[in-house]
Amino acid sequence: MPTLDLDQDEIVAVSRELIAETGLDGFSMRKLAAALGVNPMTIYLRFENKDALLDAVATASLADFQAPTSNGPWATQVVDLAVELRRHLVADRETLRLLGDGDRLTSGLLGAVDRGLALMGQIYDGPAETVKAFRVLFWHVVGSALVAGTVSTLPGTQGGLSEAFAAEGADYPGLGRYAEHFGPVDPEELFAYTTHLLVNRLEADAGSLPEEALS
Amino acid sequence: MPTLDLDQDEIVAVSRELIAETGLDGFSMRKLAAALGVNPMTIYLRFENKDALLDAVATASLADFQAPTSNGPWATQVVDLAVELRRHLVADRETLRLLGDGDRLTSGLLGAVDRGLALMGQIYDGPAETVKAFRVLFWHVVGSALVAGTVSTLPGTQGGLSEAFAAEGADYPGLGRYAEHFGPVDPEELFAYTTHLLVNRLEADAGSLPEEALS
DNA sequence: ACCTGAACACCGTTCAAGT
DNA sequence: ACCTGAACACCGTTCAAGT
Repeated sequence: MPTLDLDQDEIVAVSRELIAETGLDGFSMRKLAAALGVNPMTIYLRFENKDALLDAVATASLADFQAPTSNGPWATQVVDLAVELRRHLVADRETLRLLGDGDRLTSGLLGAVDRGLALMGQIYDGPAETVKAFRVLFWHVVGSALVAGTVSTLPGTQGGLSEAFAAEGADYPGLGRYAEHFGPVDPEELFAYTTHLLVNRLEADAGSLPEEALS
Repeated sequence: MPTLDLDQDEIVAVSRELIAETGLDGFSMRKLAAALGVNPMTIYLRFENKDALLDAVATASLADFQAPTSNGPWATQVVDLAVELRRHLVADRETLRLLGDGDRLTSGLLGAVDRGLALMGQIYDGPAETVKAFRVLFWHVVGSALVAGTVSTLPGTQGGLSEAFAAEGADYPGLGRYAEHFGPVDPEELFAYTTHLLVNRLEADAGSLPEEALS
């Protein structure tokens, strides 16, 4: 591996800057080359293609995450981890869209996975149950982050939904009754609430394993 | 509005076929025009641009959903609705990626929203609590669908993750302990389990409102 | 050994021109 | 009134050519 003026790390760093500025849609190999002051083809000497470069960008973004190690009650520690991980993923929403592979996602977040497993291991005895509980929370966090990254506005934020619901009241009687209560949603608050529900239920389950499955 | 050989509905129908075949990335206005046997520019007489067309595609896909009206225990009806809605969204994962606006998503799924609200209204007294409980479940479903659509493989499906985790055992003691239990995940099963946790917790909450918030 | 320019096969979209 | 061809400003990537 020869010493190079332009190494992979610099290409990734500049790529992340550009993506943060112009979004993933406005990002191109040619613009990246221009920002690097280099011929577009030079990048292909370091990365096989655009996909491989974006892989490296996503990996670098995930590696930035530092799992919080708060003290306090167990449930608070779990919620902290969930909230912080979601915040990190949402902050880098453009690169979150690049994660097309679950293995890459979890292996890129080893610190978070380690911390999450440790917390679940505190209340679950069996390793299978521990991993399952971890997965419930982990994918809940990722799902919520994807919602935040994909769906730019949650219903009601823009206004007008109540009116639309009320107008459909004839066909959908349930809508008319609740239309006026479809006010703005705070995505963070909704996430925190759902997380609390899950954490409380996981905590309760751990105390009384095995519980009868519902279906 | 004159009678036209090529109306919006046909363009949308053919677009959906092409997207189902080649994916969203392989879809272009030029290929669509070729499939329609028409000049690319003719499409622009019906739709302002590609974005407007994709909007119509997403709306049409959502409109296809028929909310199930199963009988049986309350929790089963709720889980049915959640599972069916997720299945519909995942089946059309390419168009799910088009939903960039929460209002469009919910107003495109009025039947599901109506049914969900009706179910939650059965156990919650106040409309605010009913809407909140509905939102917890609705966005949980959308989040899970986005995970399934964005993250093509959940960890372990490909194998190799256990080894990767074990290798990092030195830095992350928790990982080493659970590495061998990171087997394949069935996304549907994980979704069903998480949904059960949420539904059970919502049901319990409804019986004892208001409950003390955790934070 | 390392970098590049020209070229290929695509895009979405504009706009003047055809019938 | 309705449709289209040529053109513009972009893409990712290949490959022969330069130093």
